Amino acid sequence: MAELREYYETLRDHFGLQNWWPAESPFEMMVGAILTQNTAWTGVEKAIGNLKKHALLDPHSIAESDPAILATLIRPAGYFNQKTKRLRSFAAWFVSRFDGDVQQMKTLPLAEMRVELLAQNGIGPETADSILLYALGHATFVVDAYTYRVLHRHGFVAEDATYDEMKALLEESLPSSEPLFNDFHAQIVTVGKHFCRTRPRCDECPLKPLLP
DNA sequence: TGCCAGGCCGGGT
DNA sequence: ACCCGGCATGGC
Repeated sequence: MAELREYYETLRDHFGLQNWWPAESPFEMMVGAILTQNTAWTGVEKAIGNLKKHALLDPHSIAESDPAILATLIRPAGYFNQKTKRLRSFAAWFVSRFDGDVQQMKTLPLAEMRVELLAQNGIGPETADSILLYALGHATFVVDAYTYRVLHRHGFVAEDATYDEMKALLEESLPSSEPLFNDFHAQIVTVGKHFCRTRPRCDECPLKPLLP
């Protein structure tokens, strides 16, 4: 079986460096991480656009926003009632705990920050790790549905693999490098969107030569 | 037209 | 400690 490093290099050579996350600011990244939960990214883009258009894309504005208005704006991202509550509580926590300042968040060690993030309602393992990696620049690997499909498809993990199991495999198989974890996860999402969805198109996948 | 998308929570076993 | 239903819009 090929090494994970080969998979990464094959993907990077095929798609080029991805330079994620697609956001103009760390706070926009964190909002996007919540909005994209089990939802297509196209809807998230519309929701983010609506927030920008109404000058709501900052922690204080969201924390103090009218829930009914916020819900209307993020409607294209689905689950808008849940996500309205999650965005408002997250923004309020971000303001009260870190004064709405990402630089203050960065002063906490990775492990402590992860525990605090997971304690927030609506922040699970993937959202927490996404924020740690893409908003705060910590070397932590993000596992998602695409990661599972790719790893399982290529025989790296069993069908019942857990989040923590896949995260540990990746972090133990690769040098602990923030730029590497950043781009590798981005590459997995890119290849996943094109070739490794629920209905896969493995014939045209650039990873095909590495199939077991 | 039904199936699916870059999860997470809360209640039940 | 797992398992499962619920959450919702929009694209194909």
